[in-house]
Amino acid sequence: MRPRDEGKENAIRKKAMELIVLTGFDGLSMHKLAKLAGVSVATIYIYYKDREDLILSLCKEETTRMTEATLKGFDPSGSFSEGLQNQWKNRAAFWLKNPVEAQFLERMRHSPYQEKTLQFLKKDFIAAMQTFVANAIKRKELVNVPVEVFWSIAYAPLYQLVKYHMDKTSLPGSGHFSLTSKIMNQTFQLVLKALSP
Amino acid sequence: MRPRDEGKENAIRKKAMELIVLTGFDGLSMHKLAKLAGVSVATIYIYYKDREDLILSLCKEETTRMTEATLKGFDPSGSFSEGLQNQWKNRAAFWLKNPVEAQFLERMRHSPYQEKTLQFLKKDFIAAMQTFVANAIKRKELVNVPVEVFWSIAYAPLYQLVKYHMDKTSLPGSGHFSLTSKIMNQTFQLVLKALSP
DNA sequence: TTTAAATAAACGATTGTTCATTTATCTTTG
DNA sequence: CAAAGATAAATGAACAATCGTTTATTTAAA
Repeated sequence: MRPRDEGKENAIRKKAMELIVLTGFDGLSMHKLAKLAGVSVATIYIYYKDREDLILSLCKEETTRMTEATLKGFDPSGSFSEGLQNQWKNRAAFWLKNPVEAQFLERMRHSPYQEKTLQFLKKDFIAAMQTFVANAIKRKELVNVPVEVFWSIAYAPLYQLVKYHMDKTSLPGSGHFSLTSKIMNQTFQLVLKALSP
Repeated sequence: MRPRDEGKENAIRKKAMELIVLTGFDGLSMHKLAKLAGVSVATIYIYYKDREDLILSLCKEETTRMTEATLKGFDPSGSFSEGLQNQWKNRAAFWLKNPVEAQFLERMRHSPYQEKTLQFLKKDFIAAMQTFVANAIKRKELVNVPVEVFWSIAYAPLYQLVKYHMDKTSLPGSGHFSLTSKIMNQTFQLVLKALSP
């Protein structure tokens, strides 16, 4: 039997994410994708049931890659400040190394698929994060607030900074914003101040 | 001459935003929109040059409404904590009163149109915000950081909280999150702590 | 009567998906 | 070791449906 050409599947996935990032879900048509990936339209349907299956499959794999990168060197039972800084560095590094994949995930988070994106988070990732927060509160290294309040302060500023970095113009009036490690550390210290009891 | 039926234009705008929020830009087709708004397809082209013109026109008007609501009772030369709290309350109130319009703007901010959304910010709004920040730094009520760092800490957490509020499930494991004024104040105090010198 | 709003119908292009056919590799046979 | 057969990958062509947009015509108010 003829084996699958992994190069074709990779091309499909790569070009699909590029299309979504560049032109939105609007711009992802199966014919355009096939042409860009250098395959026949029908080939895509060997690998994926339909258009939605393709999109969700991309989301699942990239979410896994993202969360695995996030947990690199992360110790949920370690100190809060070290753990949070580790998270920031890992997430920022993943973004800057994989801009297309990361932007694709952001598009998913702000699309009608948003609900379905959460289900791809692995249980061990969720467990690690819950342990991390619970430990930090118990040790009084972190203010005791609802988990949504914690997440919104702990990570939203980082995501916004990265978004500014990726955009051509971050804010009206200012030019291009470049996210240096100095600026990231500066922001991190402020966030740490907010979250410390 | 026959006058324009404002009811038709309003229906078109309202249903267009609903379609985009509910089904994404993918789901906004001119035929579907016409049927939903109860008009002929060609009628839409009396009011808008093409599909993109419609979308950008919606963005322009809603951005204006949003920023005007944001500036209600806001004094750029007033104290930093009062001004920021005023901003938070105004933005949150606008979101909760206009969920469809606000979600539409969020969709725009995370779409390929993202670049174009900034150009709709009125100059007086930008000026007011710049004055506000400059004053606060001069009076040593606000840490002296790049404007992107300020924005990411000052507003991103609020936007994330509101997003949690609108979503059916905010975080894996927890149920529905409801943004109460108590939780908003709690978060605001932490943000204020981060931004105070 | 004049004028622009509003419409139904139609345009070619593109949409997501399927199907009959060909191609390339592995296995079996001689 | 080579030829034939088996099997799924890969394809080009085609499908009806829908896409954004235009045109010729009708409608309603000034």
